[in-house]
Amino acid sequence: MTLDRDLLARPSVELAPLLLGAVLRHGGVALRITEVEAYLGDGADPGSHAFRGRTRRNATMYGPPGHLYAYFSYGMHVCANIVCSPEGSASALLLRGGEIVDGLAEARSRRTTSKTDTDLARGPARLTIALGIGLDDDGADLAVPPFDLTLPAVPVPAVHTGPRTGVSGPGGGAEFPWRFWIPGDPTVSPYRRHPHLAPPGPGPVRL
DNA sequence: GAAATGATCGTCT
DNA sequence: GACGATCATTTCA
Repeated sequence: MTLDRDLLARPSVELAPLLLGAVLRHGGVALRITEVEAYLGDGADPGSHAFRGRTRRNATMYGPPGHLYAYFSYGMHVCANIVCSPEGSASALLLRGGEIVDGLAEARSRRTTSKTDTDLARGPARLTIALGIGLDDDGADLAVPPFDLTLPAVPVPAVHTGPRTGVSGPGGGAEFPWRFWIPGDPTVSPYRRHPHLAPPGPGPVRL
């Protein structure tokens, strides 16, 4: 099945529910995507890397859709996005969780800290490790080897949405339900309040 | 089970 | 020079 580039050129928020259930192959492992987060550009999304315009790091987000945007974060993690929207417009989908459907042995060997198979790709950084994706893969075309992306023949029957993680309060983009997942799937990462949010109550007063 | 914390470095201000 | 689209471990209940 060839990759439908017209479909991928749609804005991330429209594409997100259609991408759930898609299978991404790389490094001898096949992953069925169960959870994504949508990010926009052009100053519309304060939580996006592209909020302040084009920089060296986010250049891939402005490129053609169907490519991989990989970035380094927290000094030790790599996160993978699928670039969407037409070239010149920054928009991407962060892969947050998935189910390993092939190459289980490979995935296990890369993720030795996982105790169960559902933990192999539950979380953005875990997912990239399980697939063997690194910063070197930034900008790669997902339709050509060593990558392969297969969209689902029929959309998943149900999709749940909610607020994104890692995005701060009102005006910061948290009010938009731009996190999409397949309800009930064990490989969806647990919702966690972001630690950088202000603690409840008046809090300690420092002199 | 839930919450707090250290690790660690590329990127932007 | 500060921070971040996180993870694994430790600590407390």
